[in-house]
Amino acid sequence: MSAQSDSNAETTPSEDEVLRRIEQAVLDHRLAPGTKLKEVQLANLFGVKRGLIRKVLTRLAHSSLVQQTPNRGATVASPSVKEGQDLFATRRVIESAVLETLIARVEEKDLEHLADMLKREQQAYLGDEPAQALALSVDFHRELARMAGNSVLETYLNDIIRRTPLVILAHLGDDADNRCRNHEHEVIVDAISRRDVKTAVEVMNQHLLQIESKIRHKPEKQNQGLAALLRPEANPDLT
Amino acid sequence: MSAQSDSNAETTPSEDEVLRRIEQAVLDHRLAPGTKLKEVQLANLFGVKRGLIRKVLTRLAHSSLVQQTPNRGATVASPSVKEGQDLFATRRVIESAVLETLIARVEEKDLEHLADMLKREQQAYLGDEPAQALALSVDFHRELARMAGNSVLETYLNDIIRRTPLVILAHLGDDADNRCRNHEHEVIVDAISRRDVKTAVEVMNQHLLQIESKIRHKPEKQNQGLAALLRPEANPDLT
DNA sequence: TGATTAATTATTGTTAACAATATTCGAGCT
DNA sequence: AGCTCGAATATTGTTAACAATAATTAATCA
Repeated sequence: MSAQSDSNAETTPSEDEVLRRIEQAVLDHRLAPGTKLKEVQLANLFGVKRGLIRKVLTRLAHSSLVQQTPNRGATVASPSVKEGQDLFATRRVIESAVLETLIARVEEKDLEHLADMLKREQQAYLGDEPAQALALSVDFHRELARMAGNSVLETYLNDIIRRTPLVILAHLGDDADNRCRNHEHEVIVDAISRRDVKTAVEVMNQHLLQIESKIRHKPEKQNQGLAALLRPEANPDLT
Repeated sequence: MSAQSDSNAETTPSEDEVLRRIEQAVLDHRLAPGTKLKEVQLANLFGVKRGLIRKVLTRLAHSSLVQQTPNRGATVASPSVKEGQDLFATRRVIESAVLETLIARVEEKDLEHLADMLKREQQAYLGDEPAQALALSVDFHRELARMAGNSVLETYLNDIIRRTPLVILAHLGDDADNRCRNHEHEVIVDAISRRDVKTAVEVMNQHLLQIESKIRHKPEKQNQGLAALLRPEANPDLT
């Protein structure tokens, strides 16, 4: 009955590994908001010591994916509608600033890189690989921030991006279409290549508002026990 | 020789207390950038267990005030000039967004509250209480964010404000005039009361650029041992 | 039954001892 | 001296046992 019983070795996962797996489980909403995350249970599940779980939970709490209450442990966070709105409002601010910064310094090879990303993203859509398409679509936003070259802006945007799926899921029963419209990304890149800040920002804000519009009512949908953590992830790559 | 030898009780400080005192020491640059922060030494200094110090250092690392390297401990952070510039650029973005948000929803009692804050700030300046004036001047910015009502923006601004003094100190040998010009705060409040976003943002950006202009060269100024932590703080309030 | 409280169990929080890793110091050498 | 290597020391990292707290159950009474 131990967690150690697979065909191949199955080395004990690192702290980052555990973090990633719990985070992914939350974002795939295999763990619903409000689910209690008990330390010993998680430790057994992953075959690691409780101390490590403890550190991971603290880190997750810091990125607002879990909520920690003194002496009462951790639960998957249930962001309020207000928090979701604040998050999106801030995202518009940050992404606008990213575009403005980027356009002021963008070079030819950056544009080529963006074009390349767009192409791969589109291929994933057309090739009917939604998981891959979603990942690439998120990467697009991250990449803009990276290219803009402001590390603080980049950190904040990454924080927001990390929190976004939970905010959407928490107010949407199911994960209806979290991904971006590829077309809008194209229009944004076009505006960037023309150094047209105004259009780029406008389209980006439209784009984000369109995503935000999915946040509506409350869920009251509860957990299903956290053995779901052991289920293979969306794309079961055990590389 | 123990740390427990004062006249009155001197209860063992809480985690937050220790955090606050180390942070304050960094910001008062009683601990210079680069200073090694050894766990046992700190634990003895504060009369707490090493585990608590460990948690505190991790928290400080998260707000970029200390740098942690695996197996090699923690040092007071030495932010680069680039990081300082990114921080200020982001701050302009955030504060502008705060003003825009705030002006869209500001009410009469908010304006009264701001007027009141301005008055107290001015009194501190005139009364020749620079420490108090600085604190109030920082509070002004925090308060604008709080009143704007976007918790994400508020969190980010607080993060930036927390990091700002170190960035300035690290590139300025000494802490020359970190505080804001009270006059500019007045102009900003005036613009807010007229719902004049454009002016408010312009003045704020000028205001921030003026502070940023103080960042210049590198320091290479090293620590003096961390017993400085035990020195009473700027304002020795032992309430 | 339903409410209240005590006893039991489960869970989180802390710590002291140990392990692993880095740093320092010095001997021996060229 | 300056260098290399290895032992000794110092420092950080982990863990198992314990303590403190919360949640659950059982017992009692109205």
